[in-house]
Amino acid sequence: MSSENELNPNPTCAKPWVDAGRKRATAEDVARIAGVSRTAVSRAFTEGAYLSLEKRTRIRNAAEILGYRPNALAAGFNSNRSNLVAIVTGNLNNHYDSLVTAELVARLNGLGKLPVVIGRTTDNVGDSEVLEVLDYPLDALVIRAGSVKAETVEKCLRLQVPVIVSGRILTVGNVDCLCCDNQAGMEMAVAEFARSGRQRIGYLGGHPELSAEQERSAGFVAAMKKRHLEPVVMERADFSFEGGYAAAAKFLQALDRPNAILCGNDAMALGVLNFARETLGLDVPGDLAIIGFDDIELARWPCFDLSTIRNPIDATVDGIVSLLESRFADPARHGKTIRIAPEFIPRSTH
Amino acid sequence: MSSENELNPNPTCAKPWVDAGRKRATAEDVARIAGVSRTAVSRAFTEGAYLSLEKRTRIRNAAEILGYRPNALAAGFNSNRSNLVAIVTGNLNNHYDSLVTAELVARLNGLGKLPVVIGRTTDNVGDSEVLEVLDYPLDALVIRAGSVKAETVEKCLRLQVPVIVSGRILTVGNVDCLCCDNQAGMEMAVAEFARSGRQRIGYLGGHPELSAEQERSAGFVAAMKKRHLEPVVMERADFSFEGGYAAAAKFLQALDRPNAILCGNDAMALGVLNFARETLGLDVPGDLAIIGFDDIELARWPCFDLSTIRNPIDATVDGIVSLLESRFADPARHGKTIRIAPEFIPRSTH
DNA sequence: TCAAAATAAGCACACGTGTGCATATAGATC
DNA sequence: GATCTATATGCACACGTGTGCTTATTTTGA
Repeated sequence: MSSENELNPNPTCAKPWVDAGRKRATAEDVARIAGVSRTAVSRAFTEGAYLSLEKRTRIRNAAEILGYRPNALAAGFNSNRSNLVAIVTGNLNNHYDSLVTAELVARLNGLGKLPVVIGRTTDNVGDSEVLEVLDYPLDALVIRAGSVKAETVEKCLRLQVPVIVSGRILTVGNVDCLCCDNQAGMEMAVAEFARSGRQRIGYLGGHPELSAEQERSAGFVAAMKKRHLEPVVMERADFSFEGGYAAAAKFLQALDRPNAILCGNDAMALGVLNFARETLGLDVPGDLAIIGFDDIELARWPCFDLSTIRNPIDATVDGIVSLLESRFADPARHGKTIRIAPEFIPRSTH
Repeated sequence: MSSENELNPNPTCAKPWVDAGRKRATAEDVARIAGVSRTAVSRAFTEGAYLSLEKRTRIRNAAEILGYRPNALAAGFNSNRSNLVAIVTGNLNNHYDSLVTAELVARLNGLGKLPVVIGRTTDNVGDSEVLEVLDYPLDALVIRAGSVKAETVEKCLRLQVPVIVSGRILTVGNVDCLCCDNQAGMEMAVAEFARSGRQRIGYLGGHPELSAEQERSAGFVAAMKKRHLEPVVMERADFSFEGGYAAAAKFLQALDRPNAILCGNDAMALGVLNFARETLGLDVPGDLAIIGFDDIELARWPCFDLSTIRNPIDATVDGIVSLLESRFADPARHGKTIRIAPEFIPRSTH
């Protein structure tokens, strides 16, 4: 780069037809070709600006020749809007988290925002990665990873970046929150087990540091207590199919096997279902009733047909988008909290 | 340590993020507080710049108080690097495409790039959405959607945006390409069917406009011809589980049922498997052998244990990243093409 | 003690765009 | 003809940063 400057000390006088391929064309280039001022070029791409038709077409032709498009980043530089919206995802190896992210990405695309995804396929995103993206002037930050610390969220707010936390309720600053009513969901599931007379009910949860898990396990315990029932199993896995499979290998081969198991998400429920049917040859739901959480696409597959608590993706993404839009409209408004209502989806495993 | 008001954040006291002046702190603000020039602030955050230790610590303290971080977008404005890398994904409802995108996102995060995802969960991304993101000065554009036109790719190149096409070979400009050797993969699968003496072999493909599908169906036809075999079934679906399930409902209930079916991807193969076993009660692989393509995670689940052709995600993402890095190092180099070698994964459905 | 070298710090520019303000031209109204 | 309005165009600034160039200060070397 320095050698380039030495060879060509006056870049503005460089032959544009020789090295025009080196850099993106600017409004200045178009102005030179079209024989107008740079301002006119800017106006040619601004709806409703005063510009004679003749000039406008001349400029647009020149722009077409040079392959010019206004640099949106430079434009947003003034208006203090980058259109960048960062999404800190949960584990992208998880079907549910992955699909929520995908839907949100699609919606943001439609809104003319650039969704910048921060995520992992192995574990959850660390706080340092969140801080790194804050070097950029984000229009907003959507946090779905349940592991991000409240302290990190405060740093975002200090940088004047609106934060929306999804999947957990956070009481920091003007943060918008959105979360499934996990407790209500677990209550529904336990009620179903109780209705069909299941007595030996167990629970298989996920990572205890994730707030969704904390709410769900607490909801399960509360629902059991309400009915004077004692959990037969309180196990933990990692929210994955393999984790559920491995956990089932333990608690389904114990002496006092549960006859109903409530899982913290569908992936683990499918792991349990698979081990119970294929490996142990159990009858589901005869010997063992299973209820999951989320209602991922796989739960609907005929080979599984898993009863579950739906954590509706469309309502979640709708909520996030509406929070975003109202935040853009009024950056100083108080933080809102939206609770998403879960729904029991009866299928054939309970 | 010297800042007495920030080290004691009392929640009931004045919250700095509320009244901190509506805008992100700039180097100018820090300079004013620290009593130095703006240049000094810039140097305080530049490794190896001449700056006395005393000033450096003073500036960093002031920055800490104001919650200042250098605006990476403004900085990149000069160096002509935005660190934005757009990823045009395939259908994000597809497990394979979704996971490739996720892995790529994770890798780009590690490289300090901002992955901007353009994608849908219903169909494939349209060309207009690709053109929209070109308003931004991208460091690179990774195209995985098989539906993007070559003409659109040319427009990217005119804007000096390096393009990497994954999943298809494109012979336009200095474009880097990366694609699984689909033909070799199909040859492996047909060879397996032939080895075990299957005679009535069928094929279930996906959207015919996707180039991956074109290569795979052509590969299948070529492999059959080579062995003087005539396909019993040539069907199409939409690369989804439901599509495979519905297609199986047709060709598995015909009079001359195939005894081996090769599918364009794993999702459809699982749909076929499910219909064959659950609905028709067929023995797989006794009555019907099934081989898929991709080797998604589900294929490994014990309840499926699907034989398939692995389209390795790690090698694919490694390849994309290496193409990206060498392109950053030498923007003018000729386009490269990388072929990813598939691998037959024998499991229990063939 | 003096020159040369090393360090420290600031001014001013470049990056690409939109837009407020001022100015110029043409047409219309009185 | 004079005044007013609508249209048309350009100048200059702001946005936030890194850095080349210049100048001031300190340290080193003989």
